[in-house]
Amino acid sequence: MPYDPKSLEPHWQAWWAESGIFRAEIDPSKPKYYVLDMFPYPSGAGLHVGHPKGYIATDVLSRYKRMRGFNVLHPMGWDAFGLPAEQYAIETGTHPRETTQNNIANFKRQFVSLGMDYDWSREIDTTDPRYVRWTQWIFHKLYERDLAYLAEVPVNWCAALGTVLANEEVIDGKSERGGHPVVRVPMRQWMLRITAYADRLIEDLDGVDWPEAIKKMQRDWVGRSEGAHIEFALDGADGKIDVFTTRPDTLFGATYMVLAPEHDLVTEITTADRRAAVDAYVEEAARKSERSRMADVLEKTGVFTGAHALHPVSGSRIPIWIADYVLASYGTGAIMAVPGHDTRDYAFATAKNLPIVEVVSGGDLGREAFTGEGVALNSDFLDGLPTAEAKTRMSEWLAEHGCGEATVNYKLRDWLFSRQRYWGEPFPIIHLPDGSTRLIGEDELPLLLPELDDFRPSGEFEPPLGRVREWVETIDPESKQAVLRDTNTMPQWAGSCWYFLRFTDPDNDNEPWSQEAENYWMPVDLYVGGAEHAVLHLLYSRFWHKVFFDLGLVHTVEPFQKLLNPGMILGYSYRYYDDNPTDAEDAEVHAYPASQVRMDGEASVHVETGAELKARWVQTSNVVWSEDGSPFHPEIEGLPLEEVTEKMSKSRGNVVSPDDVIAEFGTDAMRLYEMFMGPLEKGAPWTTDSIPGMFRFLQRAYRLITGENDEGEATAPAVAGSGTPEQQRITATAIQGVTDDLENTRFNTAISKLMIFARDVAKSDPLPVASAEAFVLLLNPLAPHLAEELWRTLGHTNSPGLEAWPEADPAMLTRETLKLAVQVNGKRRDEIEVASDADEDTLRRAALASPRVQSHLEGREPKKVIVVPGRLINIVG
RNA sequence: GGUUCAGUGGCCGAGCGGUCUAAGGCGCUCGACUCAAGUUCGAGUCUCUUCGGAGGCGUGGGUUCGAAUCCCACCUGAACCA
Repeated sequence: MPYDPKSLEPHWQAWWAESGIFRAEIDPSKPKYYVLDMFPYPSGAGLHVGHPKGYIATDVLSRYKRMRGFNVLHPMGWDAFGLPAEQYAIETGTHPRETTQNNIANFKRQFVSLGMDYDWSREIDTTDPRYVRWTQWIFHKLYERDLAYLAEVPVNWCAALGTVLANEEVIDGKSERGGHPVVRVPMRQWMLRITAYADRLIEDLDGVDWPEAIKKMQRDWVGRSEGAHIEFALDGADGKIDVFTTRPDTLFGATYMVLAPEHDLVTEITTADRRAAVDAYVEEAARKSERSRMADVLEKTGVFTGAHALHPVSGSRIPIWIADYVLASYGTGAIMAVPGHDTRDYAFATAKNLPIVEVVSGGDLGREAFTGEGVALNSDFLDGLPTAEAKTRMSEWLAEHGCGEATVNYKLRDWLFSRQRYWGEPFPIIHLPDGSTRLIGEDELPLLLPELDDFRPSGEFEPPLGRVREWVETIDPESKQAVLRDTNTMPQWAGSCWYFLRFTDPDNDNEPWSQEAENYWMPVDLYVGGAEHAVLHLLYSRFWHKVFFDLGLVHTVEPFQKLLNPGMILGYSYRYYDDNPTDAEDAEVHAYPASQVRMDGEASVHVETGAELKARWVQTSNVVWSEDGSPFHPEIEGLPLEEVTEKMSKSRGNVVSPDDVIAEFGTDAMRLYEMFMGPLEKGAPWTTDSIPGMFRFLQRAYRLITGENDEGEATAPAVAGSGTPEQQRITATAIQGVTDDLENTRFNTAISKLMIFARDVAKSDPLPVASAEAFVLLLNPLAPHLAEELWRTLGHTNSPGLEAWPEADPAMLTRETLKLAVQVNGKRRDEIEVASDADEDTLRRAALASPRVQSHLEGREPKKVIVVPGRLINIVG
């Protein structure tokens, strides 16, 4: 029978499920290895070909580690709360639970068809009441430790999604999901005090094996900066303005102050004649997002409040402005502006004609702000001090005079933790008539969502839960008074903040996880997932994990020891443009190729007419190819398409489903191809062209081991013994190479080495059993279905995945004689064969004896002979 | 604008100071099997050459007995941040 993955793969997938060989149990006699994939949100679209890359990588490694004697935990689950199912519910009335369950079933089917060795007995669904219960229990702990609190804060309100978003979820003034506009409004919200862990979130990164880029992003996000608080008294009024600066040494350069438009003092200090201008400005600023406010460096806007502050040292009057480049939520929401030594202040001062004073030497203030270090000048008692000393001296002075002190500030702000949505964990909280809040009893957990027919938000700023009066209105069992439940739900991040711990003990109904399980399995040894989670999920879950550590619930300070980010697999998409940007139905539409389009800011316009155009994509499968291989539109004749590589998505029409690839070539070929594309961390566009090569290799492997010819007749089965010395050498080299590559997650070169083995091992002599067995074991992590099949062919009755990883015979890795290159003046001229232990003098004489060397020396005496043992001999003459 | 990477045969990618005469795959060429196809099998495949060699790894310099590999500059691209 020829190699037929279609029949062979489902058979072994079923056997894996039945035999339970991937079930993980605590076994103190073995070292453990916990490999984890970032669990997916089960979307309606299913997996595309880009998703499995990381999953395949962990699958290969978990199978490998198991063969190396580790007790492997490799679980999978579902991050199943989330917006898309709820959006779908709003549109169709289908309950999110139903959508979610269907999607999970589809995802699971796809994972099984990919041949994953997950321990499905540990499957987790974050929406499962048995899981929600413990997510809420964790909120209890956070609340008890004063790490969860309600606060009136300016939030990112997204009207289209009907919810507020965390800062991390807002990109360029738009929602990360869907790209909807976001505005800032003050609202009463649940906050988590992640800032209390700011220093530890930075420091503990040192002990963890993560890509430097991710560590850096986390450090930058926390944004620790050392500086000073300085208090400025108001002129002619009570009260003071508190500012934070990293450059207290430049205090004498402060020529004006700026408050954020949302700052509490704004209304109070604004003088009557400035009131109208200030109010108008405040209103305008509310419409802009933080990111755009910070990014608009060139357009510094702001207005004068009419009020003045007093310089803490000199006592001079300083005008107070408001401007949106100062953010209410960063620092104190107010700054002392030092235009001489801060780029943004310089731009603002220039625009508003405010004085610029030089207080640090070294720059040219006529041209630009000088932000570097230097020597203080025009600074009273600081004059002549270098920057570092001036900072310290000023901080001391401020402390002595009671108007400031050295302090540390963070960019990180507390985590906005409530959403005005239905499909999330309800807060286990009741609101008492006196306005206070209290946790519901632990015995009342889980607090489940009420059933709903209509999932729409209940109006502006009102969550859908607010409509379910019989759920919201309840009786406090303690005081017997009428109380209200909280109508917010937790964000999707809640479930993913601790799922890696639940995997260690998923069926525990007495506690979130047992100490025994946590002690044995944690930390995660290898965590694999996309770099896009660098500051969101990874920061949040580290924070929770540290809280668990403080509660004595976990024994390590960090949850994820090693992190790998697989590069994204992209898709080729094909686009053109048309002149109907508003999608008007009755418009007469003209189509244009990319060559007639130019970018005007964010918009695409026609090169000549300047008319606004909109990009349109053609489904990759519908693209028509010309003879020279260029893409054209299927219907509009002669319209060339532009090829772009982008993330795979429905809207781009460039999605490739693993289901289709598997149907055509089988899972093993697909797995091999994804691992062969290049280094795991590197992204690359998906091309189907190379998969037949993988299929060919698998066929070759199949024929090699079964001894079948093309007709499926067994003609050359493996022979007993370990074969010729050459075959032993080929086998040992393969074992050595593949092992080394897998240890370093170099799957592409490991596959290459297997190919070399399959090509060479039985070239001139029949395949020996020892080589055949070693090869099947090496193949097992990468192409497990075929390996199972071939292992049985070799007469075994169990799984190769349960066998010990083969060892290379060290004697076979060294040779008795070596071929050394002989160079003359650095150019390779000849090759000599010598004993591998020959001494330098022998090598030198052998090299000089070569006639080819002599002819290249043309009678000259060698000036120098360089002998590199085991490598070459270079004769300089 | 900043930070961090990276540029290798027609293409994807190995290589990270010396057996480089650039792994492996794709593609292409030629053979085999076949009535024919080919998710088949085998061989070949950087360029020039007076067949001795010579030149090639983004471009130009440098270090070295020796550079795809190290250093400098430039050019180009990518990712993340602003």
